Amino acid sequence: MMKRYNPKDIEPKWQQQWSDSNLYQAVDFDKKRPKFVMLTEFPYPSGDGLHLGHVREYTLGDIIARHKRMTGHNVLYPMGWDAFGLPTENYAIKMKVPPQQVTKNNVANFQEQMVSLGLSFDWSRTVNTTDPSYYKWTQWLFLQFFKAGLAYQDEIAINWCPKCKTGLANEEVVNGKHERCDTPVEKKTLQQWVLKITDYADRLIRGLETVDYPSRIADQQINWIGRSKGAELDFKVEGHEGEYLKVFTTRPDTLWGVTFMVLAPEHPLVDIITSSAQRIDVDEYKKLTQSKTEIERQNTDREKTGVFTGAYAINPSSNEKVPIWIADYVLSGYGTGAIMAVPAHDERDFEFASKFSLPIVDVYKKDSPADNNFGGEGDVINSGMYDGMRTSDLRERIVDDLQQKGLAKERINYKLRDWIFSRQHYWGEPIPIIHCPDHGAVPVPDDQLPVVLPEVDHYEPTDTGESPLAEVSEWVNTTCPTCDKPAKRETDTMPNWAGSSWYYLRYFDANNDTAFADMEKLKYWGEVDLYLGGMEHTTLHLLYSRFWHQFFYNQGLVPTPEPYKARRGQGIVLATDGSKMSKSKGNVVNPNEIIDQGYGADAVRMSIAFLAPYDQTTPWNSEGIAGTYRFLQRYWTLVQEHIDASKVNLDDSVDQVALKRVTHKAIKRISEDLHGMNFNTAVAALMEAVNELYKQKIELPLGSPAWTETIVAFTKLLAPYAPHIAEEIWNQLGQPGSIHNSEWPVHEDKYLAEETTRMAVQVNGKFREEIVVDKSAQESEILAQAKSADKVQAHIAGKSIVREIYVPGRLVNIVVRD
RNA sequence: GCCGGAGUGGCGGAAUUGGUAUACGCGCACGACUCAAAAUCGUGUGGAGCAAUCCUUGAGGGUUCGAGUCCCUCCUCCGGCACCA
Repeated sequence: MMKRYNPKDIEPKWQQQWSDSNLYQAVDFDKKRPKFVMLTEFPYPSGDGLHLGHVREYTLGDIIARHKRMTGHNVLYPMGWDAFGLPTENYAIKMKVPPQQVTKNNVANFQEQMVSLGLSFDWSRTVNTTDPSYYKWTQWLFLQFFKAGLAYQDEIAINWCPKCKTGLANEEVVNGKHERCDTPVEKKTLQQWVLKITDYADRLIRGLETVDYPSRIADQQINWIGRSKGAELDFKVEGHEGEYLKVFTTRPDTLWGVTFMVLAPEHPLVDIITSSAQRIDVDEYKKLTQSKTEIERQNTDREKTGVFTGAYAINPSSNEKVPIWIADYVLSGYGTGAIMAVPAHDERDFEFASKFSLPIVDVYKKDSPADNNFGGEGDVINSGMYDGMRTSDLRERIVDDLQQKGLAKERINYKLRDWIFSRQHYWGEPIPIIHCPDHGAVPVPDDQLPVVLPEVDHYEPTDTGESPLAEVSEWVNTTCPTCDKPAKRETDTMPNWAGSSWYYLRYFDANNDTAFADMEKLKYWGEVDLYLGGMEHTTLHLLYSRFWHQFFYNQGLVPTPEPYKARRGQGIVLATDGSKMSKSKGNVVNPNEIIDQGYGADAVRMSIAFLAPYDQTTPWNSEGIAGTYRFLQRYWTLVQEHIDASKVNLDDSVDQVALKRVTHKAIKRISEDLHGMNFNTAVAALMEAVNELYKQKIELPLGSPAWTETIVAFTKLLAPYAPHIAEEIWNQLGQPGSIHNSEWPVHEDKYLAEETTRMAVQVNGKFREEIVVDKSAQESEILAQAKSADKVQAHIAGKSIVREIYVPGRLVNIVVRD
């Protein structure tokens, strides 16, 4: 009696078996096999459980990991928990449970869901960023930045989320709103810990040339870093001896076109140079600027505003006197916070000059006068001795000339800002610093790490800009490690990007308590061979962790200059109607519900692989799951029929060429698709092959050893996608061990050859008929055969043949004329 | 505005990189099995036409024996950045 395909009978059984036998554990220092580190981003274990985005990422990673194991690699495919963060904290506040407990529950739930999907993670290497034995090393690594001068404190105006009551990094602000809660951010001046990522700006760009990232990811990072090459020019301020107004410009060649200067309202020189007559206006404008939100300030449609300071600057080249204004279209955080305004050749300056009736002087004739865009190159005019030069030549010349007078230097500017690292929240790693009245900020000595997050009664953020830890006086009050006098602990915590900036390194040596990881293990595993993750992390986690890693490399802490050899970003899974899945819309698809409906994990895995190319955003097809389930069932049925037949039919005298051809064709296609990460077409190829096998069984009865051979090979091809059914069939066929440790099949060209080929025949490039030609046929024979085909005859009769094109194995094109 | 990516049946998507457009799957229709339904199996399925045939890869032009694929001019959608001097 044939057994029906029921995933519930086989999936939990094999999951248990794999776990009991530690099937997926990676081996440190394995010299026999090449190593392969396969990484998918570790999740934030939310209370909602896994969503389809996770399933896509981890399943596709799992398919690669399983395939790599079968091709003889020592595969490290780990998983962990990025568990610090606001949602847990908010839940803890609401439900009055410790976040530690919430995290524990959520982690257990996530892990259970992952196991039920048949993901082959090596659970012996799990990391949890909230575990003191893990964040001990996050703190230790932070102190390396501090000791190297790359972590510093500064009183600066930062992005502040009034809802979450915390400071934010630039990367966390999207369109003027906090990316997590969509609240418009405000500016707030606070004493902050800052990491000097700008020191690595160039290095972060250059490093991209040494790694395999898709251009959309590399370009986005380059864009974000925003390198621009120009010059810093010094303008004297009239009546203020010794004060220089420094500006950054990419177009020093337009210097003679400067008709006014603009400072950001926050610029420190403003108070010094403002004339008494203008002081009231200036102060009022500064106040007005402060009251605006980031969204208001970023709105480029807004009319330009500004006020005159009453002061004048001297153009270092023309010695002309120009008025100094302040305006909020000049940003205090970029360049020097001041610009030279060239209204003739800059759109913003033009708008400003037009509004306030300031002069506009052209300093070059544009190459294409019809083109009224600002920018571009041309022949210089109105620039004294420089007239007649090309703008592109003057650009360097004028800087050289001024440099001799000490009034200019070449300068590179970046849009990238230093990384605001302080968070005024409870649920994060305490920053391991002690503030001593005599010694300032003193690092907590290594032997006192970790600085454990103290247990508190309430986790609510405060309005004061201080974290709730500030109220835990027995924790805050300590002694200075240097002088033993009373001192206070730093009460800010780290952002949730801290733990995730180095977690992959911990997988190489997850349980080490004397170092963040052993150097020999770091050297063995090296870098991450392939890292899958979301596109939304491109200028957040991915950039941050490259920065950390590059710093570690400079410090001799890691053996490789870059963390990730190759990166791929997967597309978002949308709801069936093409909208974004969200809890508020109630259109979130829960993967475990699909499994529980009876389709099973294998069908879910195949369905998600089949959906679309991995990097493409695509809607979830809730009915598509039936297709992959049907496919698995169809294959299962074929195998069961074969097993039943093999008990009576062992006749193997029949011709097997066709069977071998189907098998080897599938091996070739599916192996190639896996290398190219074309999971969707690989699944299509599996389906096509099974359709073929169904045709073959009519000619060649099931039950023979040739069929066993075919099914063994084909089941291996299926194993990365549908690991449970593959293991079950493997077992039923009496094969030794686990299929997931078996050897991936290799195709042989000799089985692919066919005696005949189909060729298309075109007339004037238009398809007319397909002919079947003998493999050994010569060009002349094929052309003759093509011309004699009925449909072809109908189109060439009575016309003269001008040309005959013959593409071996593909087509014939007859070009005719009336 | 700048930087990426994409437009192919009713739907998700294929197309050996310039060579038979619509593979594979979903859906739909018809048939078989069934008292019936589901499941399963089989057949069909881009559009127009009885047919021969014609049309069809966002629009228009070009190169070519031949274009979904290459070039030019547009349009639309998605992602990122955005008063960055």
